[in-house]
Amino acid sequence: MRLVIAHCSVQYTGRLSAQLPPATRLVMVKADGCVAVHADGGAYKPLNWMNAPNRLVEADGVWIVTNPKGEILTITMEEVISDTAWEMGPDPGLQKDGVEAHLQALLAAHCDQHLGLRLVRREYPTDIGPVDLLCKGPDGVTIAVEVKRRGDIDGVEQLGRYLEFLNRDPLLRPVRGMLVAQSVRPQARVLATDRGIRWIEVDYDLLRGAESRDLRLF
Amino acid sequence: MRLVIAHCSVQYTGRLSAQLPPATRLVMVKADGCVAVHADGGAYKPLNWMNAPNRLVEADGVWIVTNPKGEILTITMEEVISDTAWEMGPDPGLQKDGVEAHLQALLAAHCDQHLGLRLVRREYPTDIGPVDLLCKGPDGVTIAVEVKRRGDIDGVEQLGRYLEFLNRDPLLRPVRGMLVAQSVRPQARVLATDRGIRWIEVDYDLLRGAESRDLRLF
DNA sequence: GCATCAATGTCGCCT
DNA sequence: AGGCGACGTTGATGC
Repeated sequence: MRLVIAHCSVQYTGRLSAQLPPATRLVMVKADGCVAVHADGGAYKPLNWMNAPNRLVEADGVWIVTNPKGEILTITMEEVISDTAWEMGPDPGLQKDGVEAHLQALLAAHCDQHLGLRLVRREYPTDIGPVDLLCKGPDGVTIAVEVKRRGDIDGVEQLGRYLEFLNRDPLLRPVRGMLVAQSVRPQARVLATDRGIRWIEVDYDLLRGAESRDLRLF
Repeated sequence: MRLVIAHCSVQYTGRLSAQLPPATRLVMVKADGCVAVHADGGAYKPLNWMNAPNRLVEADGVWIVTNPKGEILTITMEEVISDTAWEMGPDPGLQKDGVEAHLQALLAAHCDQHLGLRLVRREYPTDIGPVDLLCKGPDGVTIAVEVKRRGDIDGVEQLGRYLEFLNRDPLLRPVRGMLVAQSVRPQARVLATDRGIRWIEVDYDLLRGAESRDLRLF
């Protein structure tokens, strides 16, 4: 990884045009060739960047980075304050825990408890993709459950499409929908209600709590 | 801006849990206090981070970064290879040109010229969000225009939802749809046509050209 | 401060 | 390689 501290100006032309007036910044070049220009503030997003794969040409204090898509990043180095490079080797990578898949797993395991439903199948396949949970309600009616961390309009549409296909199956019909999320946005509530889809908010920590309590019983 | 090259391991607990095994990485601390841990590859996104506002406590080779939301980032420094700091001052910031807002503004200003429509209102509100442009066609029919940089299936769906709601208003009905974008993807074309939604591609440079020509007249 | 929406989104999975 | 969906999305804007 190469780190350059420099007074520089930057120009990007590609999917849009953007430019940076001269100022002191950090230019980071990673081993895969990607280039990022960071200011001394503003979260982790760089001001300008060019991802790999690309080609960096350096001449007369001007860096020109181009990629196969025809995007161009030009960095004009007015004064280089520091220029260092470090060998890091490959990174073992990030381990994550607590994403949507976990939410779905917890809900599947405690469907009756949290949703008042009986689980028929997880990832029930349809022609346009798998439904997160297929359940039966107390009245025996089939219910397709879509699990999201955040319930958004997209999720309602997605569930709507599943329902459309599921309801073509005479063995399942009628199928109703339920959107389950840690929070359901107001607009998604409106659309869901409009489409006859129920929505519920669940608390991930509560689910996890219930899970560990259950585990302790064994 | 402080740059630390170190062999370190990282743990994050907050909206999810994530951990990084020991390896050599860059730890970046910006003037606003935000912390980012970068590997030597993988675009511009850091492996782990903690945005401002936060509090960084450094003791015995362990950095503990906490924020008001209760998230915790722990960096265990096994070996510090380099630790430097640079004064950069404030950044003048990025100037962008060619984002959706510009496109919408240009189209709104020259609706008749580029779309053959008369503008009724920008950002016309519905229960599920605002329509970019509400216009009237030469025949007096109301037309909802959705503006995108790229016309994708999502945009067609979005416009479809607006139309569904707009067409419930007896004062507006019938409302037709038009998708305007710099480029409309093949799948979006098919879906739009299927839904009776017109689509048009516009050239941003041409729009801007027309704009500056108009300006020169005054 | 919350809700909403765009983004040079990025990233990972799957076909 | 392209489509699709999640993301600790981030960032900006309007209310």
